[in-house]
Amino acid sequence: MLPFQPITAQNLRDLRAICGNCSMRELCLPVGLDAQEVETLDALINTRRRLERGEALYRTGDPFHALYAVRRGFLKTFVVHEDGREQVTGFQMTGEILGMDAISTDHHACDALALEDTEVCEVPFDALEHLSGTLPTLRRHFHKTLSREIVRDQGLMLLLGSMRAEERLAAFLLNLGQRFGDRGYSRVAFNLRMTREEIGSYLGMKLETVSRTLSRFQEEGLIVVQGKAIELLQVEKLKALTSCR
Amino acid sequence: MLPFQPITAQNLRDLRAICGNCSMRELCLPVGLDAQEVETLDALINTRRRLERGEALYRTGDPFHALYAVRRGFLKTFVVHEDGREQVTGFQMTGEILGMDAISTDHHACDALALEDTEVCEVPFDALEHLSGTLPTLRRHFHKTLSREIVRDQGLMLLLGSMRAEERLAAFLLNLGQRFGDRGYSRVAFNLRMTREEIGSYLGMKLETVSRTLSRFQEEGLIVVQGKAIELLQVEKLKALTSCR
DNA sequence: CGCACTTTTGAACAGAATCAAGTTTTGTGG
DNA sequence: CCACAAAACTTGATTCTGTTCAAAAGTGCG
Repeated sequence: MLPFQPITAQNLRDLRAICGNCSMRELCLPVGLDAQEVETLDALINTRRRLERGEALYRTGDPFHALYAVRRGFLKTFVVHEDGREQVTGFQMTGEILGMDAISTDHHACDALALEDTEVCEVPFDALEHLSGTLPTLRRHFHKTLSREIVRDQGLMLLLGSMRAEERLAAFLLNLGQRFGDRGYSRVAFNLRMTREEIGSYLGMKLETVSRTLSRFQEEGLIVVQGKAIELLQVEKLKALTSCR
Repeated sequence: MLPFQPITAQNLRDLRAICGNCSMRELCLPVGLDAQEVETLDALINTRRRLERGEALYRTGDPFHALYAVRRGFLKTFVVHEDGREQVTGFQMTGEILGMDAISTDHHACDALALEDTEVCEVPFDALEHLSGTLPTLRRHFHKTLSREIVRDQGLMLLLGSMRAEERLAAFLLNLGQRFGDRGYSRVAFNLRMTREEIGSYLGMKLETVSRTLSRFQEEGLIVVQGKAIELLQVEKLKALTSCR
């Protein structure tokens, strides 16, 4: 008889962020898992890490050993150019995964920084990769997760390469709203966790342009801005902005 | 005794583009492969597809069933915005992989078009994914391949988001030269396979700006341009361009 | 409560887009 | 293989979007 570690609903939720809807049965019952693998599985979902606002989860060049699923909080990832210019490559919120860029070289290819107090679930990559050999459902989901990141990046390339400042910002606000909505918060009223400068870096524009464009959206009655607080008043018109022209 | 399909050096090279340096032994000898798996492996590397210049390998929305490794030729991938704007997301040459963005949704997320007569090796994804369960080396390499694509996209985001036209073009020429060099051709003299408009789309600028900037590089003695023929005269100065400012 | 950081807004400027015209290259069919 | 039409490229003039520089106002953290 194999040793058995009960998996709580909470743990399972974390695991699913990375592993997808592997069923309890698939994960817990002895579908070819030996004692060591069950232990591995346990380790896979039991390591947490807390970060204070401003603290780095990892830095460019750090050796890679784990992926991270955000449990709560908010982070940004960014690459730093040799001359110091910083390009934000993404903002991550609850349920999203960080670290996938590090698999290729075994070293992190960007910095990840907590924008507010944050807790992540640390998933040792060797264990995950090994386990994915045994569990086809997990493997499949993991591949989809990697692929989804590629698609996300392509969307950002489209935005950076062929949209104007106004369109980029509209797309950004709608995307944020969508993601807050997916997590059970309001789709149209939320607080930005990042500065105008970080938004600008992400969208390929200067902080002044971000500020001006937000002000213009407000004048036109599309949104209400009050510092970090944002309310989207006319979602349809914002959507039209991202596709018109 | 298992049925045995000899694997030629040529086939192995194709397979390695996707699967990495799995040894002959690992691939061909019965390391847990049953008859069906050997057949699968055979299919994995034996399907070719020829494309004429201008022909599509796949289109956005096509159902996903295979990845493609370029054997010879040159392709571009691009996403089309609702209003018709086109963003080139990459140029692929011999040995490079296409189709990884499709894994996430089982449908292709971009178009892939041959820019010259091209031959690709078609790798059925179900088979590859299944086989990756059995062969840890293959699995590892495949994950690295996916991750490398993410890193590549991030590099492009940096370029699109925080470089000026001149820097982008310099980076582009150096990158192309590097890749030709990796394939045994000259690193400093090559023919562009794509139009100024396609370069512009990739780099987030208009074709006129591409043309003007190339002309300026030539005036400054950095390169020689003659239509599609490019020669890089001062690689170091071009490199300096991409990091200065 | 005060200092540092962030944000807003204005004015001048610069880089790239747009519009336009002419030239070269390429591909096709005779 | 040549002629011709279409596509691709170059270059100039003008316009416009977004940057830069600057200063003041707001916000929040210790």
